[in-house]
Amino acid sequence: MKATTRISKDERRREIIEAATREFAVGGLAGTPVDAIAKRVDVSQPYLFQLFGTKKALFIAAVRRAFERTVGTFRTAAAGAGEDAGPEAVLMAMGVAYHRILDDRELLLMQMQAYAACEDKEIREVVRDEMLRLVNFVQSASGAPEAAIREWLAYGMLMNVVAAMDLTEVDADWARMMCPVTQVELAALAAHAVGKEARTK
Amino acid sequence: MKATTRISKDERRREIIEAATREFAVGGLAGTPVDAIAKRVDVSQPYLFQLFGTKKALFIAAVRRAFERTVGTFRTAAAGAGEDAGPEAVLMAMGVAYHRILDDRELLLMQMQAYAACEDKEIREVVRDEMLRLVNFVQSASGAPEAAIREWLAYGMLMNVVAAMDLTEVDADWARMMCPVTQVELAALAAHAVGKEARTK
DNA sequence: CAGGTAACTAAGTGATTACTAAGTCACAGC
DNA sequence: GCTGTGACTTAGTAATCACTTAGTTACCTG
Repeated sequence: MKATTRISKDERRREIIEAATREFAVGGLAGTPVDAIAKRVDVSQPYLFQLFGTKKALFIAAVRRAFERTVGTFRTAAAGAGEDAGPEAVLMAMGVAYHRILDDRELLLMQMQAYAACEDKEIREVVRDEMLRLVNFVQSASGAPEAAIREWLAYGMLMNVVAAMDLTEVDADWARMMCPVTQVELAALAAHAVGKEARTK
Repeated sequence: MKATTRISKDERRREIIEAATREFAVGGLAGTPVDAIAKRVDVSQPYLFQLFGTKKALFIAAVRRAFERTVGTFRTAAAGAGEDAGPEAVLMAMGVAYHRILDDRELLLMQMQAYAACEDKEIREVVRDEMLRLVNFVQSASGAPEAAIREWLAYGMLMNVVAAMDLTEVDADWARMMCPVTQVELAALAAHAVGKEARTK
């Protein structure tokens, strides 16, 4: 006796993937019971299996979605940087955008869980595939040289770990030191805020 | 009817932690049955519980050991760089040492699993504690400024992800691009190899 | 309003698994 | 050779969980 209204298979699938992301992000593949996801969407658990087949397939769908959303964030950030922005400026804009996701850690944690589950061949191949897409986009959007891209990626991975450890909640020098917000990035953040404020007025 | 010879509690504990690391590194906390670890040491599974109390406690012990071994690697690398080496040289030596662990991915994967399990408060606190130790050591051993340390850490995290995805097995440009071995580091590796060769002759 | 279709569920099932209770067995010291 | 201590095991147990079978119910179409 569920209070849910009936919706199309595809829409329900989307709902479920969203709920799955929330659960998998904190529990990981093995640590999350399918029931928990079903309860979140207020749908019976066998229906999930009807829609996705296996738990792993659902996890993979969530991984793909997380990477897509990440790239989407980068895309809008790159677009916001302007057409004539230099490589560094584009990377910076995307970095700042990524940093802003730290608040809602879901996306970053889901990525960590994806990496952690990579010992499974099928998952590993999906993660590699999505990473390839991500790298390709960042390369073509920024036009930056390999070394710059690599460094940028490295900071991204650092931010994932910072999100996992929830370091923004730690009040200590070493914790603040690890958060990859440079003075320049802070300036960019401020500039963005100012611009937004100006626009809304 | 186990073929094991009896050894002291402490020594058995060490054996178990080592086996646990191997298993947890690929399966994670939730994905690894305690039985698998017990079988590896050829000891009955209840004995693990007698020695560690809970599965999580064993996991935490494995996490601590992994970080200790990592710092140990850095320590010997820093020592090998010489007393009068500059900050950059020390960081470089430690980075190269870390890179060499990529072959036996166990240590790197264990770290990923530790980060992935951070949603558990108890584990999170242990990981933060060990990270603090690591950062402290790197700071005091290298004397490098915060920005340099942060960048160095970022590359370390990138290497963890590279290890998780097993990118050294991928024959593609983007995969090679992501491996944080710069030309300079390669030179250092070569120099090390040459030095070693000279020493053994 | 008949009836088909598509969304969705109730009620299992067997396998796994963290953890326990109650021992047994080897060996050291006397 | 007895006895105590400490390493280690056998044999559970209760709970969880991925996944299935066999439906039922809502809604749309004609």
